Amino acid sequence: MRIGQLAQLVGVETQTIRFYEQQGLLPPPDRQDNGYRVYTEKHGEGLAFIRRCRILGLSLAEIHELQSYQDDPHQPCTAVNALLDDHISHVRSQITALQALEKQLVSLRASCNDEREVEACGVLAGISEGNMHQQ
Amino acid sequence: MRIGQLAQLVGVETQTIRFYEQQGLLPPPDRQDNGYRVYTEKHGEGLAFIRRCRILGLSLAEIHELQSYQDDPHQPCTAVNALLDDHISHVRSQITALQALEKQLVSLRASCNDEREVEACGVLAGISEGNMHQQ
DNA sequence: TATTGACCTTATAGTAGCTTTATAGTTTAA
DNA sequence: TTAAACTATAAAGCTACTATAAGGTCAATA
Ligand SMILES: [Zn+2]
Ligand SMILES: [Zn+2]
Ligand SMILES: [Zn+2]
Ligand SMILES: [Zn+2]
Repeated sequence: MRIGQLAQLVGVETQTIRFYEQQGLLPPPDRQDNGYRVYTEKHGEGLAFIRRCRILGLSLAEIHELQSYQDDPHQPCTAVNALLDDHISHVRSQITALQALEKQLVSLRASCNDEREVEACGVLAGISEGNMHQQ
Repeated sequence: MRIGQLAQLVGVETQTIRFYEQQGLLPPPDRQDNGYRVYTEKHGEGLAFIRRCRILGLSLAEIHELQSYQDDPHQPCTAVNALLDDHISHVRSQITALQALEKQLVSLRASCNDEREVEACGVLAGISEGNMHQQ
């Protein structure tokens, strides 16, 4: 299997596959005489794992960490679960921050209608005056 | 006022100020004979405006756009309000995406307790099996 | 006077996770 | 045979800074 086929199979670009290899997330495949990469099913599974982790918002560093746990299958999985817990709390704090931000933006937006000149724009005035409650 | 004083006044690093100048967000100040930048109150206001925009999550491009509106104060402020509306809906879609993600992560986490080996970890299995409902 | 320390200058590289571009070699189909 | 489609490497671009390097300037101190 060449890189293009693998890319199509998993739904990524070929450059992304080379990038993961370069980052040490995907083991370097064998090469043909012409230098073309040759992939196995294992690579496909590894790549799909990476992609699913990315969809879950895990960073490449976190994925790398998960992989290191997989290499040691008889350890307790405490660290895996902890990694996920950390990630969940990270996502939650992002949500909280964005919700606070939304509230601020909405109240800023409410301070203007569409009938004014820029000079008198409530939005611009609101930003310039700086009476912002920064969390 | 030199760059260090301005930085302390507004609460940013000196490099950030030079960066904004380089990006065209802050007008180039006059220089002393020795090359040191000399800032006025106007610069302080401009810099504070940029920082408040950043706190609101606006990108440098969006800030640049706002500045261009400010340069033309007798236009209607429709574009300003529209920019904010766009930004709000952007923030909202981020929140929605993160909430969906959180749900997914929590259910993944629930598929494991801390008493297993990595081999049998419900989290890793859940990712590997790939039965993920992508949004 | 010499030298320390705090400040300023520019230029360059690093961060995350790719994507894009440039340049070139290889395979395959018409 | 030639062109399309594929592969390779290396390097730059993206965002919004942050950090580092190597050096010039200035005031105060020893
Ligand atoms: Zn995380
Ligand atoms: Zn307005
Ligand atoms: Zn925006
Ligand atoms: Zn587990």
